[in-house]
Amino acid sequence: MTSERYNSREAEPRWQKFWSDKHCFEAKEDVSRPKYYVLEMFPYPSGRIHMGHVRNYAMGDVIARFKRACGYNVLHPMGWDAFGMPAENAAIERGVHPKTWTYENIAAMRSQLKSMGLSLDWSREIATCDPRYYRHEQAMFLDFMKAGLVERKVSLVNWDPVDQTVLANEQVIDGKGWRSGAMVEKRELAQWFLKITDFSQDLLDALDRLEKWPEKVRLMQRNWIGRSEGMRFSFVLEDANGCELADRLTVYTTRHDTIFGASFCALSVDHELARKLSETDAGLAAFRREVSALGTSEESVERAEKQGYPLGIFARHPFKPDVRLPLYAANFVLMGYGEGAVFGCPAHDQRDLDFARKYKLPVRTVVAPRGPQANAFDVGAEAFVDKEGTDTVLINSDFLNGMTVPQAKEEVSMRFESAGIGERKVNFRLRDWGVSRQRYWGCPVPVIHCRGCGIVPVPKAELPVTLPEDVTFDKPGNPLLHHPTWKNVKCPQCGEAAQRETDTFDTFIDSSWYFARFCSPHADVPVDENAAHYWMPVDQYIGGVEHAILHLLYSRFFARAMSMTHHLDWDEPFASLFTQGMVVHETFKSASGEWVFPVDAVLKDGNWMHAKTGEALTVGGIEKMSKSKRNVIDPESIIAGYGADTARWFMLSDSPPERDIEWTEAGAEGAWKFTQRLWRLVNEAAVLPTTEFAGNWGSAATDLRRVSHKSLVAVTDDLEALRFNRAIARIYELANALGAALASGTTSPDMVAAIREAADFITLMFAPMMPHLAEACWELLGHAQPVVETPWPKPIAALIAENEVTIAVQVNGKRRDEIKLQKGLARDKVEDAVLKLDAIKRALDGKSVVKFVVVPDRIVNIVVGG
RNA sequence: GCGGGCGUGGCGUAAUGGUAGCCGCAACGGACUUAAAAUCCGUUUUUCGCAAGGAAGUGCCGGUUCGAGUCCGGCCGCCCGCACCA
Repeated sequence: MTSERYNSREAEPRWQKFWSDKHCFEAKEDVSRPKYYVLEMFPYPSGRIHMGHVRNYAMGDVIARFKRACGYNVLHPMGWDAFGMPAENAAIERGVHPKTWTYENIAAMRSQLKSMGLSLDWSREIATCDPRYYRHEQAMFLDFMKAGLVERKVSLVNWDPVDQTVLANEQVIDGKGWRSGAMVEKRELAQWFLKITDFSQDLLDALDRLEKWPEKVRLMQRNWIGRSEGMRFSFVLEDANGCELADRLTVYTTRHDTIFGASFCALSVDHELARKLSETDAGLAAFRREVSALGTSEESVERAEKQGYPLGIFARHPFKPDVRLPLYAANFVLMGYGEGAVFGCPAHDQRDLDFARKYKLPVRTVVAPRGPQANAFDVGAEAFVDKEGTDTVLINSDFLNGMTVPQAKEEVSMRFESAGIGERKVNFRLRDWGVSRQRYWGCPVPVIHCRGCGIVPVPKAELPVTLPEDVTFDKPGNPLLHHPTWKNVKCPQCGEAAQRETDTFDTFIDSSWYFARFCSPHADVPVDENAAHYWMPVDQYIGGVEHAILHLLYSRFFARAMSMTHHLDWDEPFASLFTQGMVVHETFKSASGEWVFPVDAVLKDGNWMHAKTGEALTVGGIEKMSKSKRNVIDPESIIAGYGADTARWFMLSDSPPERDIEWTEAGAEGAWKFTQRLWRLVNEAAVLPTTEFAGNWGSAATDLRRVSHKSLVAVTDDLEALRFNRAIARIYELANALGAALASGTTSPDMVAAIREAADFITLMFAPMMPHLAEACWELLGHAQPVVETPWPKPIAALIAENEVTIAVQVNGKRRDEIKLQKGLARDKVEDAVLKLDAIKRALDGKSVVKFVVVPDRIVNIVVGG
């Protein structure tokens, strides 16, 4: 029997139009139904979708379609993270206006996404560069200001010299700008900050409750927030002659137990005291410049020796006033953490030890492994840093001798507190979020600088503050600053001439609340209360792990800030998070060392060569698809060639979704063949003659039905748990069973009914992955309702239940045979049956049974002696 | 340095502490065909054996258990994140 090939090129646009005309995926609030909000991280409109998008959105679509079939009211929206630097770079390089460039890209990518057949509610589409979106961002910023969540302060900031803008700490990776890759410099600028640190503790604590987040991501956030418990206390300072100075030196430590091991103090070159002294000390000024220039990248940290500059000042030991600790400015002390100053205890901190060895400072061991030799313990080249171990003991430490580390900490804390020179302090690594960017293509900060009134918020009635469109990119720096008129306004308070803030927001603000906006994308408030109450939180969020810290932490903060300002009644925006793996591909290099596109690489006689030049190619590693390595496959060409269903199917098969998946031509080909196979099977099933059937199932038909219903249960469980690769393996199994049943040629009424049922089931089961093919098959099978309106089938319990089970029989843990037995058979009957097996008799020959392990319906293990 | 993850056939992978390798890819053999493609059927962890049937096997070493890919301890290797955070 032959049938026509499935023509995806014809069928896919047809079904897409069908869904769209019926408004199948437009979500409406309906409190009578359970809701399900599935969201994939929205794309930056770079111009074209890539395979990573295909994988991400295919996964989200499977969940959306599956949940919809299961009866949920599903919200599955899409939008554009549309502000950002590439648009400005395009303007600089090609003279296109960022807005034009962005909207053209959006149009192109929207049509590409539509060609994937995603079940998206396009009526909710938003773009963050649309004033109808960012006006609400500006309004919320003003509310955040009122709530005390915004701060403007002059601070040392990370300055990206290439992008000519400030970067948040989170955007500095390895001392380099996350986008430009340029070495970041330190600059002092007045900046806007969002006070994410107000929520440090809560952001940390709530991680424990995010049970449906990957442990890895929670851990990364925990480390990033970086809570530590310690003490802040001050030293009295004196000059070289022993005269007490007016200044005190406040330090932060988590090892106050080691205070008797202190042999110096060190402060950051950016510390106030160091700055002050450098005004009169040229050597110090030079040292400060030198250290600042080095930066804090991994490389420079690794290479840089510990360096210090003696300040000629000494700190008095708090418990031994006659002990003087020399004070240094040092390159290894960070201004951004704690007090920017530390006391050095060389024996119990590696950095301090390196420093002490270099400057010949005393190394005094004060913590030792507990035991008779404790007092003789001495550190060598490596500091003894055991912190909480109870098998350690304090030595050489006056009143602390003999105590454990925790005891000593407690004792020192109490003495400091009663002496009034220090207090317990919890420190966080997390810094406030600097959100000012000196760029054009972003959301304007809605404030005005007035000479008389200072900082004046733009009145809400005047929002949005829109970007001017007549800007030029011929000069470096911020076009808003260069614009001849835009920034000139009247002060809303006093009416005098004033100036707009020309900084724009970090684009991570845009993506920190879009998920909430999707609940009511056309509302004239940022978020409609009822809509958000119904839809939030996002039930399933899917995206790349690269956003584990930045985007996900900012969004968690934003939800809290929005709750505080009554824009949202939910603190945690994403109930469940899934981080999918990357799409990787082989790399090819020519002899001249240039990367070659996979489409140009052809295999000839076992050797790779360039399709056009014939040059020999070497095969490199399998790496993440990237433009620079040219190992990219364009989804558009795949969809045009094989169809969207095939591309989606391949992205979901084989590899577990959290792991990387390698794109291979053979794999894509295999997926395509399977779509054709499904089409053929359904065709064959559909044309079987239907006859009257009284409901008397024969054993062959029942066997097939068992496979159908068991597959259904397995696929349902797998989709529920996002195990797409396993669901697909089960679908292959059912296809094999269906194929065998068709090949058998039986056309008895019961067999035909069983085959029809299997065809129905398999179609509904693969529908979330290959929705177009499913509709085509479903139509062919004679159903009036489309798949999108067909509920997920329900298994029949009797067909899943087994009355016979296959039990493995082991002797001493080694499998010797297996036996089919009635389910739930009594233990002694199992023993009797097992002992009758030939293989078991052989294995037991002449040996005595020591123990008979029977795990009901699973396994038997006979333990024998001698 | 700190933290986390992973290690299973030629490859991608699967396996509530209970028959290791489901499913797919690739390969090989066969059917159909003038031929090819497509399709269908079969074989495919290694090893001994004509076979029946054995033996070994989930990075390495040890432990717990009637039973370990799975749990515990120690190594080795790879990947990821953080990192002069006091």
